[in-house]
Amino acid sequence: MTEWTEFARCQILRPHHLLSVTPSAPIRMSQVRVRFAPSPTGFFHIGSARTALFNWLYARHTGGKFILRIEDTDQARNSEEFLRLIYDSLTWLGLDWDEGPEPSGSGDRGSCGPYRQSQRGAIYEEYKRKLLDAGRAYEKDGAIWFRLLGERYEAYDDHRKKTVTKVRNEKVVIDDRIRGRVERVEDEDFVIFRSDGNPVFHFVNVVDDITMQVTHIIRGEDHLSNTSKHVLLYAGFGAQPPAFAHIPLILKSPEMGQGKMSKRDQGALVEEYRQRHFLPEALVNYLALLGWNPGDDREKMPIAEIIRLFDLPGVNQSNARFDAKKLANMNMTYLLELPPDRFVALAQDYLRAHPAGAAARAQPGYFREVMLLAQPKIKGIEELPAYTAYFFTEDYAVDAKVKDKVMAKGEPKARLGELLAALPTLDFASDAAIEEGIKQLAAGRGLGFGDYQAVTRLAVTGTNAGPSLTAILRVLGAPRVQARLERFLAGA
RNA sequence: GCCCCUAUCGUCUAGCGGCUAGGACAGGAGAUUCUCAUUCUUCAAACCGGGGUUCGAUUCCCCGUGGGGGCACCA
Repeated sequence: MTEWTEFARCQILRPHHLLSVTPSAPIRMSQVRVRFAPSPTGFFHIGSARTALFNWLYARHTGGKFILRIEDTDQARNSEEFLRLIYDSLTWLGLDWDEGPEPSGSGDRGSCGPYRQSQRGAIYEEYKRKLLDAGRAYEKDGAIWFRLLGERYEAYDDHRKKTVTKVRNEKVVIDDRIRGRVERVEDEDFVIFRSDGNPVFHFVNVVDDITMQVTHIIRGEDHLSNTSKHVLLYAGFGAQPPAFAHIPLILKSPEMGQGKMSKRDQGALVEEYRQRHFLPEALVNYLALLGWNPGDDREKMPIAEIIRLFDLPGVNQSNARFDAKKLANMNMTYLLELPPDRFVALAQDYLRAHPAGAAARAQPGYFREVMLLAQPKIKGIEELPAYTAYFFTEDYAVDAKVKDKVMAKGEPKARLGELLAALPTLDFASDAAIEEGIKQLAAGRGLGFGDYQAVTRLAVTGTNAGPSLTAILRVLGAPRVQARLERFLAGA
């Protein structure tokens, strides 16, 4: 019996954990199992989100399992807050995991747990033992090193400025599903347990992927150089390595500078989009297009379609630059198509989180009407407060520039006076009725609707941009319109 | 310094030996709607360089160059 088949079920491997979890059906060897393995040491990065997304898409495309593993071995930098953020961000994006910790903190889902590395110490000890017993690891300076096979020699390392022991070693061949055949020489023993007793990333990563039966490792290209170490570790354990797929990195946009996107870059954090009330489906759609395409010209696609079309060979090999404008455009197109109920709920949520005076306290029916007037006009939710301010207060600002421009043309004050006088006879029942009324008023003087439009809009909204004037008048209602016109005329 | 990956409009990309090199975002100019936004039309915009292979290279190979990543008792 090889090690590999021994690992066929996590239950066999780790019988003592069977006590705390419900045994699941045996894992079919043919089933795709992918994992996303973030460490809770910082905010949730857009690059991490895309790595999670590609893994999730592949799992959903193949009918496999998406595993969430928390790499929290760095006690110094871990925080429960960041862990929470991982759960919340994935959930917000709609990337549900089949196995992994329960966000509630009440145990795990899946039978290959625990899924937090901080709880897997016993497993790492067990695997360290295997290597030690097999002579593939040794102790030096209090740390445990993985032993490479081959002839040793001394060499000066120019980067580290010291002499190191090298090993003459065969090239490690990585058959990458995205990059093809990649060869790399690993020619130094490396630490797998630090002298403080803690295992290092390479070790826990491989042990976890073996014990969690991961079949495909989809991760950022920054890990490509690590992969030779990982392949060697797999061999050291007598395990067959999974398929690797290294996806391109997300780089800063040209305005942001050079290099890969870092957490300090504007727009790099998923949290930011959540706070700005971007639509998660828009962000997901945009992210999917960064490094992948469906093979034709389509860009806006429902998630089911992305799942259907997504596959590893379709992933690009070169890095992609982040484009905030394209994301914003994607978000707008999703916003325009959002069902009214969802838009109103989103608006409510946003205005509650971003105090906008009376808007949050408005009557639900009135609030809804105003928001639905704004929906087809705005490019992002954050425009909402300014765009709808005058609906919720009589103390709205008047744009001086717009005023200068509008008042300079024709006889705006006369038009306003005429409209004010006609107001009592104007039918506010519908947009069409209001339009008809103003047109009649205009026609009587040989004028058109346009002669009243700009100045009336200025008077009742203080600006020149907004929903159709007739809709504004109708929603505001005759009394408020009258008050605003009177006040404006008095001030002008 | 060494190792690995990579290279089509400003950006995301299509192209898988023969194309007027296509689409999208952003930008310019128009049109439409009562303003604005949307929408529509339209313009400008790219095969990094040099060698090969081939009847023919954006496409295949090599070398440069550019870009990116990695070289820890970080993950």
